[in-house]
Amino acid sequence: MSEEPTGSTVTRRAGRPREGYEARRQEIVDIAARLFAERGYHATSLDELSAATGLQRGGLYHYIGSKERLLFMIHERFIEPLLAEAHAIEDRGDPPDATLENLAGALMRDIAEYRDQVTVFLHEWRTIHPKDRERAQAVMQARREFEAVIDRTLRRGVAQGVFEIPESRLATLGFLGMINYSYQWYRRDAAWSADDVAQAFCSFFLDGIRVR
Amino acid sequence: MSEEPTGSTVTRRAGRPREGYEARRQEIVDIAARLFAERGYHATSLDELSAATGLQRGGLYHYIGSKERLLFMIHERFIEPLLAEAHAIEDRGDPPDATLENLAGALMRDIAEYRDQVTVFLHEWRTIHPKDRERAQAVMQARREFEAVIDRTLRRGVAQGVFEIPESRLATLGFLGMINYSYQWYRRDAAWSADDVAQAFCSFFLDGIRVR
Amino acid sequence: MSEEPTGSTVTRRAGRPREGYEARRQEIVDIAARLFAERGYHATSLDELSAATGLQRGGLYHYIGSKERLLFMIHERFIEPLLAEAHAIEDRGDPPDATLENLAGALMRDIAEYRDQVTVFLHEWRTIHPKDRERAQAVMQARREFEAVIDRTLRRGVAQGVFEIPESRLATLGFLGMINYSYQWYRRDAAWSADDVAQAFCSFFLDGIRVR
Amino acid sequence: MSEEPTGSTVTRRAGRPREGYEARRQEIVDIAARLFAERGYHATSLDELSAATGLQRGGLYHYIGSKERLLFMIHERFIEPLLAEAHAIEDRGDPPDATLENLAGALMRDIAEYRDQVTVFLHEWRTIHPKDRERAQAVMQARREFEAVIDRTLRRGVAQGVFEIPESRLATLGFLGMINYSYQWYRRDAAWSADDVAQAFCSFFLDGIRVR
DNA sequence: TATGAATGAGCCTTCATTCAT
DNA sequence: CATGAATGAAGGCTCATTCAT
Repeated sequence: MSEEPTGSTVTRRAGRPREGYEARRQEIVDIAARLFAERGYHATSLDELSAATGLQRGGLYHYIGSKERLLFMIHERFIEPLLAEAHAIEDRGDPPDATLENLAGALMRDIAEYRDQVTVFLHEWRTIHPKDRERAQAVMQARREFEAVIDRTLRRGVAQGVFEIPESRLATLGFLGMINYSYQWYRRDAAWSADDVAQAFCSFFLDGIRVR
Repeated sequence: MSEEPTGSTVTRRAGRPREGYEARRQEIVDIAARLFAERGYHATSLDELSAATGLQRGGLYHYIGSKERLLFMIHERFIEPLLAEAHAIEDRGDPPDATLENLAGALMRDIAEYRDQVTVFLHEWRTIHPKDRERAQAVMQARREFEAVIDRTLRRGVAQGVFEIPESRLATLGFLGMINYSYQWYRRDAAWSADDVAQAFCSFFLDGIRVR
Repeated sequence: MSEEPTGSTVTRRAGRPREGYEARRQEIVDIAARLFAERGYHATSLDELSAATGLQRGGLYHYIGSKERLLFMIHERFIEPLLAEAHAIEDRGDPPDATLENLAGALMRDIAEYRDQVTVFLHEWRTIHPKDRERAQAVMQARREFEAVIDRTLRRGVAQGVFEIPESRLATLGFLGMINYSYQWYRRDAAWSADDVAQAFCSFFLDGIRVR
Repeated sequence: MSEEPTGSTVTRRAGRPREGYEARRQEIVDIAARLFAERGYHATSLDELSAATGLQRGGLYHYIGSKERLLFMIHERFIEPLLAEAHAIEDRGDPPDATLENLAGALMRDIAEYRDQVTVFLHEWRTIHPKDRERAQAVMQARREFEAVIDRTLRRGVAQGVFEIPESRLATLGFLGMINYSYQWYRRDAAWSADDVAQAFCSFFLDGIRVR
């Protein structure tokens, strides 16, 4: 319930401001993500967080500031690397179907790696309202940006005559939904790797829209 | 808990009879579903529920028994009609692709009609734990049963040489995910009806797995 | 729940240490005993307890854990010293009538000193049921143990030909009842000290059973 | 939980105002006494009473008026016959020790017969405060009157040279306590009848105070 | 008489957060 | 950095009681 934290008393001795601080913070954010994903944000108390991290209630506040700020930190954790990779893939200018396959892989790997964080995001982003709207907007913005990349790629495929899609917006929604919904069932110890899943899904979907 | 008492309608004496009780209960369950979907189960207080229903806190308990029982009632609301329709469709014995199209339509219409209830289910079913496990099992069972119908249909298609699927379980998950995820974005006032969406998704997906 | 944490007093860092915690808890338990004795356990709200202790409702829970645990703490308060003294008296091996006089004195002084606690015990021990049965058993066990000491002493007196008692169990019940019932009427500011009462009662009772 | 009440629909048909009413009321009061004795007044809800009597919440109120009025009815049930018998015994003018023996028998039989009611009285009489003080006073008055009878008898014995008592008030308290405390342990199915107990207690006590 | 839906106050408890140490 | 005692609002739920039927 409250084992002695890791650091030795020697290394702890004042001075350098955040040597291990940032790492510890990240670790706490990930633990919070796990608990929030398992039980929900509101159903997880700071006492449970305290027990899971080994820090006392008061000590936690040095790292998290407030419970709600944890939500932001959790969101940022998975959306930033995903967006970065999405833009890199798009910039490579591969053919549309290859680009989509790569995007599917990137998204699926992100979900697999940060499943807890994604779960929290999808279940709790409505929770933020109060006032920190600005910061919440950044997260929503990032989410929409990823969707836009998919959208552009699909339309590029149509323009190049590679895809044939009656309703491009629905294709985006279907494609994303197929993958995103995996946050509900994917397990790291499953028979398929994230890339296996992405490839299988792409083979269903791209064959369905590809011009023959 | 609420079966009709023994006496015939003749013996039934004073005290406004059950006439209306069941309707009122259903109405309350739907209001709860809306609030839970909007703000989350734990973030919705009984005070808010009381305000939304026009009943005092105490009066609510005539209908709900407990806050957690609301979760069950909400689940049952959308899963029972869906399952009934799914079995009816399967029993018709249409060709596999027609069956899948009909199942997609049924599921999509269910999500469109009971979007709040589905949202609550997908976000909160982990919440039930405590002891009503038995009743929770019934819900999980119903959910798995719907999945099994999809699964059987896909495999029937493969057996009949209509579909070509490397990994049948992944096809089920992709197909379901594509549609289920619509709980996150579908709006009743959207440009597409539930059937439009189901048809579009089927055209993507079935073309992708259909043997040519 | 409240054992001393591991570290030595040297390692113990900030946060006002346990120094005082135990004393405060005891004080709270005694205040609760007074209120419970005056108005009854169920009729005393935590608000009243909060007002009487000067702690806010939430703060109380640092010390009590739950309202029901207060019952245990109250019981332990008076039964442990009583039992300890009873065993010490018995071990002295005085003649049976002297032993009984000493036991009566010990019991009567305990009731006088912990009248509130005894009142709560006699009125509310049926209240504990739920699950903390184990702990409840310990209390019942202690109570029976005191009775057993009386019982043994009376039978020793009979065996030694000092007492003459037709029905030894009824003698125990009468002896104990006479003294125990004083929880209903004894006041610390009365004309008689606890020892006065014990002596008077013994003179009635022992003369009644003593062989002539 | 709610079996059909006893009366046939025929006898029930309007008219004669209280034919079975009073009997039913008494029955309800006794059931309430049992529940209050078992669990305490405050811990017993009207729902439990409703379940135990077979009447619905609303119907109960035709008989009881309010929960607190039940306390009065319970008290009156055992104190009135006791007091009547006590006065009858005193008026017979038997020798003091015979009178005491008879009083002990009357009290012990009353406790045995109305153990639940006595328990409720001893545990809950402080509960009545609010305003119905007048009616509560009547009960306290009756209780004191019984004590006074004992007191007078003991002093008569001393005056007649039959008893030798240093502190007459303590004798009364001891004598009464010995018997009254039996509400804590007496069971109707015990090896001893109420009269057995009364006789045994008198033999201890009267021998203790009798002049030799 | 009897019902049971409805009330609204009040109950025990938990919670996120603060702050002296 | 860290502790843990303390806060005070709010949470889910139960209660005695009323009243239209």
